[in-house]
Amino acid sequence: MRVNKVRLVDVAREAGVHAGTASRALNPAARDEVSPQTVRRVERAARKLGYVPNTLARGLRTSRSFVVALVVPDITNPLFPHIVRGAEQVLAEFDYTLVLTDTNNDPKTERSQVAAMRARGVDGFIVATARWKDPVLDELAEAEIPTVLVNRRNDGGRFPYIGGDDRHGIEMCVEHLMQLGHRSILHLAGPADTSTGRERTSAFRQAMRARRLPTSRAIVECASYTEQAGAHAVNAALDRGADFTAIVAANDLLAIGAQEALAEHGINCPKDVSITGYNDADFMRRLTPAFTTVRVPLNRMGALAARTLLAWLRGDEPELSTQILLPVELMQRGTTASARWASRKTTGRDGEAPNTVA
Amino acid sequence: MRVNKVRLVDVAREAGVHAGTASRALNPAARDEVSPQTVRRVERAARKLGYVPNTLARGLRTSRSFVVALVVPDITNPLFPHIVRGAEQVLAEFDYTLVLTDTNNDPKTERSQVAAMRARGVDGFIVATARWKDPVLDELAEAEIPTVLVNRRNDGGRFPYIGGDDRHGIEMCVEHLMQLGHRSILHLAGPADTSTGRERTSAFRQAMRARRLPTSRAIVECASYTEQAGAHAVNAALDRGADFTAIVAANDLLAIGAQEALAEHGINCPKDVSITGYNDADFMRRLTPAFTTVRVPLNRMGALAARTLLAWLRGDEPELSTQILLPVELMQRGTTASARWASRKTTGRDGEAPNTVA
DNA sequence: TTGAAAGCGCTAACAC
DNA sequence: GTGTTAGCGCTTTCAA
Repeated sequence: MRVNKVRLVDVAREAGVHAGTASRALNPAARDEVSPQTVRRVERAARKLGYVPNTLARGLRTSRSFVVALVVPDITNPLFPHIVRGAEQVLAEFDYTLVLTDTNNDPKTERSQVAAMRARGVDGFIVATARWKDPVLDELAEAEIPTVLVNRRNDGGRFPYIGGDDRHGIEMCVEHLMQLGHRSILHLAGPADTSTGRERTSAFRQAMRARRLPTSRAIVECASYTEQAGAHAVNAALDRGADFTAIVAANDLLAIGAQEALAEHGINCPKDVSITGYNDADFMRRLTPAFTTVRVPLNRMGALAARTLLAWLRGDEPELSTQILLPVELMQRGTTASARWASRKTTGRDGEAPNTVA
Repeated sequence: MRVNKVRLVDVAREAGVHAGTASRALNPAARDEVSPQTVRRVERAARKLGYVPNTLARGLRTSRSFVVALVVPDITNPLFPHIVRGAEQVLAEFDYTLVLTDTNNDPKTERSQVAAMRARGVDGFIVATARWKDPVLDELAEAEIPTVLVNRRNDGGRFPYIGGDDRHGIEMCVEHLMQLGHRSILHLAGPADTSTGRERTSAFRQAMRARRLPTSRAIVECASYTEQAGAHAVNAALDRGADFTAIVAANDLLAIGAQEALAEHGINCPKDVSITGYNDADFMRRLTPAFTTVRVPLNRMGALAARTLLAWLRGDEPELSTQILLPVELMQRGTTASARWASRKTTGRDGEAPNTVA
């Protein structure tokens, strides 16, 4: 598409000035180098002709595109639309444009898409796909391209990162379950190649230890953040006769998968086993029973990531290791209930086997 | 960000040829104007220097940006991520970039964002925000900018449109409910400034008439596609003593809102009133009871919209009124059940008031 | 304060 | 086949 028929020269001619002058008159930063009446004449001419500046040409000249790329693993994962939206609103406010890249969870796609965005001359990246070891991020760091991480971070810590306070979130889950009387708590851990998986698992361990609760055999790693993985993990735990009255899942989908797998074994949630999720996806509160889960301020995370990047692009180089953890909130709902089974076992009232859910 | 340090001239120098030659060697469409060994030399040089073409500069020269803008009203509405994803996958496949604009349901934002995208020189638009009377679309048509409508269309019909077969979808709902014995069916209509609202309402009327079911006072318009609007509409219907045993909602959120409003009146779904939704958002099948709703192939709609636009950009001007309606599918689930109340009333077994739900 | 002129990196028409 | 040249629309020195 032809960007526009009317160019700056046309405006200049209409206003009876040189293109350079028109440019200055229209550029807020240079407007004061031009006489007020000239500014007015140029502005009138621009309006009259319906002038729209050609951002490409400007970008070519200034090597700034006013475009920011946002890389997500899967936009249909209910987590990301909120992040995208938060970011987009801030970017639009500052006249930046958002290009969205959905990598479909595929590192190859991610690499090629990031390369394509670089060729496009995007000014910076907001990356929500960080893996723990992430060569793509290493390249971005190498090339010194302004990049901000959101939701997940990578190992090196070479980029600013905006996330939720996972440690606190998980601790609240454990505390909540303990208050309800649970002692045997299973953790459905997220993938070890994501910071969220690692961080939440570590937080779980720490929270359990701090409360003198057992952690051995209390953690099952899930290969991905999907219902299938959650169901699979629970089945594996049951198969090996694991002993739990509650589950802390590393994310909502794992929690749902877990609940469904338990249901297939005739184990009711929350009557027999309590479950907590993580993220508070939109639909979690609508399920029956509604899920107890941790609300993460996704919109604010996206917005803050955008602000951080924008500040960087404006020249405020960030502290090498700005790591912002936004506060999270426990949403108490129907999937957690007091641990009848657990207390039964603890008091040893009867000779029942320790596997409370088999 | 400086797009790249190494330019085409650098590659050309390295390969010992002129920039123009290097350009041809690297351009698939012009490669055969160049001797094979030159092509090889240039390619090697490019690889050696890590050359990445500057898309901006190319775009400035060719007035094609290989960028497509996708305009959505609200990315957190579970409808749109699937459309976005379908479109993005196709666009990426053809080396196009997607810029996403979330208008926040605000026509003003939409207008300014579309203008910004135009200034950016996007090659075309995919618009998912169409209102029935839509000045922004009129401008796009006026400027002859390749634009494809998805999900909703506007009045004029000046653009290709990819949507679901709403008429058939609604008819399936009505038929399904009738099979279950329902005679008094209320329609929660979508906003009249959307084609989906109008189309589904018209389809509802037609389906009811064709079955000789009453349509007077059977339609309540909702101001927006939100739960609140759905609840409000149901309350209004109850207040005026409306007579229904089933509801056909114009979309899932309206259906949920309706169910919640009914529940507050002590009316159970599906025992007392059956409800159908529309779109089959991800979480609809998880609710308790799971919602009977119409599945729309959102991903395919997005993908097809992208393909249609791409074909246009490649020069295949579309038929002025390509209107593609993809087949939809009724997902029968727990929110619809046989009409006990309705039959009770029909048989007049007791003297109960005609308002079956009060 | 304004005009002139150069050039961002690339491609395409034209020449050789 | 390859080099030359002009120019996409804009910004920004440098002069005047």
